[in-house]
Amino acid sequence: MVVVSKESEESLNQLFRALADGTRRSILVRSLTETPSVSELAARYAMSFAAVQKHVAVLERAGLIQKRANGREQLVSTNHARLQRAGELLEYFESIWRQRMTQLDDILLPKGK
Amino acid sequence: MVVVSKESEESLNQLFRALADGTRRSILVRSLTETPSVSELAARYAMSFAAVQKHVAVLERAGLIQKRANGREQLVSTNHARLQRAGELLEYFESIWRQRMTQLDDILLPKGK
DNA sequence: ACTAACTACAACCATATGGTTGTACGTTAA
DNA sequence: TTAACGTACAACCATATGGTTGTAGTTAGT
Repeated sequence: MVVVSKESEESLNQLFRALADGTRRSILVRSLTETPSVSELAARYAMSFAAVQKHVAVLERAGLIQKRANGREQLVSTNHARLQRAGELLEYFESIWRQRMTQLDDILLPKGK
Repeated sequence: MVVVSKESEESLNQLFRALADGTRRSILVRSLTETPSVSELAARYAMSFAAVQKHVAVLERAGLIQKRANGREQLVSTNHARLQRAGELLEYFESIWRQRMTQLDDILLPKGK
């Protein structure tokens, strides 16, 4: 069962918005297989450290990643559950779509009654 | 098999960006089960017709919906394939995650060798 | 104790976004 | 044919976004 629940619209907005940027998707993917520090991440992109730091902050606010202090470094890892949440909402849309298809089937291919 | 392909980053940005707004998600869901005109949609939201029209345009640019002229009306319907595309990318992320988990399993629970 | 590395954050800028109102134009109905 | 309807689009506004540079605080290494 797909739960739509009381999750705030704003929370979903942030979730999808965070995914709507190539640099952030790249950071997210990297953090799926590694646990890079912010500066290790920054070294990979052709932009300032501060810019990457902002992208990380957007992902963090969206709940897609979390940071863990390790000495002077901040290690970035993904929040898998949160990533799944985006997928669940899309699955919910899918289910609405399928329901419609089923209804059309009922009209075109009546079985009961 | 999840296809990442040559789809432009910008195209994916538009796709997720379009989903990052409550009004647009609502329009999308409505257009999954109905084929409303733009003005029918506009009547449902507490904003101007032009504002709704803009949201529809964003969804259309993202490829999530299409409009079909019917006399003076523009009927809106969803592009299911495009919606699936968003889900596929998330599944791709999932697969990377699972791969990592498998690798961890290999380390923690070696079977071969 | 110093210095370099890593991070945080403020200030600033250009552009994008989400909303508004107003105008114009094709289509339908009386 | 005229009036109302549905749409398109321009102009405008406030705020958000994505980037920059600069300053400052911690932590690590020598």
